[in-house]
Amino acid sequence: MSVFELSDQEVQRRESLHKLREMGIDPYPAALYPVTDYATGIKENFEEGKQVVLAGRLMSQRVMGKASFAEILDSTGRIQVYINRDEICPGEEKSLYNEVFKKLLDLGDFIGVKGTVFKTQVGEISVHVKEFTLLSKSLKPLPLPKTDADGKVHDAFTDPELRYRQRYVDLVVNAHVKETFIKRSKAMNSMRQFFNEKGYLEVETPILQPIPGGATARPFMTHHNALDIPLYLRVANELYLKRLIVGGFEGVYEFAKDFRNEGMDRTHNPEFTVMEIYVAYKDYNWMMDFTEKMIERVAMEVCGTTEITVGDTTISLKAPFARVTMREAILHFTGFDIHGKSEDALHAACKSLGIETDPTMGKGKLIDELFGEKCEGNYIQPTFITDYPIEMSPLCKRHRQDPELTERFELMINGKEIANAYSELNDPIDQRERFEEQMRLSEKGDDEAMFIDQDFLRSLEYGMPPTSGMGIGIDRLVMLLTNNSSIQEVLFFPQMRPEVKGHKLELSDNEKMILEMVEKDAPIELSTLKVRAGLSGKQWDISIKVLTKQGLVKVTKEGESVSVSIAD
RNA sequence: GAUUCCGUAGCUCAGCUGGUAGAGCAAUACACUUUUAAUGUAUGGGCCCUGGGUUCGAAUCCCAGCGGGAUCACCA
Repeated sequence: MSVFELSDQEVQRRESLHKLREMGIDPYPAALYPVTDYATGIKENFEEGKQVVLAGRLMSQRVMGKASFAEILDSTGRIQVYINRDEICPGEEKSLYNEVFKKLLDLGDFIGVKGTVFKTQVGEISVHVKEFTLLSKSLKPLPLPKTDADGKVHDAFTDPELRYRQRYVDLVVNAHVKETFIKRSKAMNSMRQFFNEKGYLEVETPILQPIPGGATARPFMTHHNALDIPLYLRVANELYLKRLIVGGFEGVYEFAKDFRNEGMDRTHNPEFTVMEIYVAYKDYNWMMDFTEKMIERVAMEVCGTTEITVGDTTISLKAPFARVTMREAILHFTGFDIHGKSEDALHAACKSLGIETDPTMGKGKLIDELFGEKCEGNYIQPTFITDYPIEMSPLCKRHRQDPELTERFELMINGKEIANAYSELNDPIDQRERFEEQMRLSEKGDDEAMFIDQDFLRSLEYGMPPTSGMGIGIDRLVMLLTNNSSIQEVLFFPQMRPEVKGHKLELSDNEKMILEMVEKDAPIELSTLKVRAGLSGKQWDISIKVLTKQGLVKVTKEGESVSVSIAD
């Protein structure tokens, strides 16, 4: 479909629009509409005869001569309305019903309705309309899924491409999609409340950063014209939140959009949402308690239960969660004990377990591979994996009992990482050394190692209290809570390849050539023209179709002879 | 990036071993004053994703491309 061409139904809707204007009805009125009630509210608190005013989209129309039923969809759901011709049009003039309601309104139009609540003979709560107003005309037909008596949905709007590209349509037509996003908002509000009750402060930190720190990922790069410097979209906000702890806040959190210039799939979108929280004078043990309580509460408030269903499995989000050290986890699933092992020994272990390695991998990366390949997917029920090797955690405090390890945990649910937390490294000298170690790794070829943020180090030198920080992937948490297996389903507007624009309207060379021949010798025998054009069957076919379609030439048949002429 | 499936009416989908496209819903017209996947009758609506090839003839077969899904790989 070209952008320039309108479908049959679109043309008809535009004609209806004109007719409405001719009748003196403004299809896009400016005045507010005094809504008093909503579909769901009316149905939940049925009151026979109650006066109501509501507004929404017209989603179905069942016209039965002088009376009609229709359905209106508002932000809360659908409700049926009943319209009677002689009540809408008490006098001789019946055009408001016969013309406007029956013909000029289309499915998808916004209308407002005043009337009284009643129950039909079949017992459906409906609104008996005394007055209706067109609030906004819809010029494109919506897809119209229907649900039958058995609750089966027909003609569902399911094509993922269309659903993601035109989310507005998806939301109108698929009630469960709306539900997912309401849950998403509830989950974030629930967390916000949990933090605010404890006196922590919601903050905002820069998205445009001169040094993309706090995580190792490829950043999106941009440029600031006035300063003439490169800037990066943040890959994390960790280093800024810690600066705020240095500044004296005791607890800060941010719901942050982060950006990573990497692949896209069902669990990765280039922009995604992370909640990070930092609390002074706490450690990672405290943070585990805090995290499990938070998750339990969010589940209760969003789903009304801590037993959630993900695919075929049931997951219990009731605190407390299991706690397993990384060493135990790897030992359990591979029989290999990483404790005190050299880099060579780890390489050998990976190899014997069928994990590919390369020489740029240090100890941290190798252990990460072992865990990622052999363990991670097994933790379906929520489990804190603790005590990560120091090489893979450059911002995390050294473990109080083992200098090879860090005080870090990741929360695994359904085999995937949901949250990540540390006792934050606040020793500025140690931190500098860790950054330098990262630089060495990066020189070795690991292009994900971090830049050194000198200003962050300076802030630590002023002194940061012992602090624990935690980050949680909001998109993935919402996927869990709403039983969705792809991130696109929990983002309103997931990243998509740009849509290709409509077909060109200019004629091709072949079409121009044929047109010239017709202009010269019209009317001309079709078979003669075909031979003269000298095109392959397919090219001929396409060209003549385009020409007739665009109304440039006309094919007329008289008995046996078919001739082509210029259309008038 | 690899493998694989898909792209046909506004929507959901048929279309066989090649012979100028079908259904339901939606639309248009008429009938119908409590229906609910309303109903009945009639009608209109298609660059069959794009480009090339094979063929007398391609929605159908072949090649290339574009877009999307799924699985895998990559990605803290």
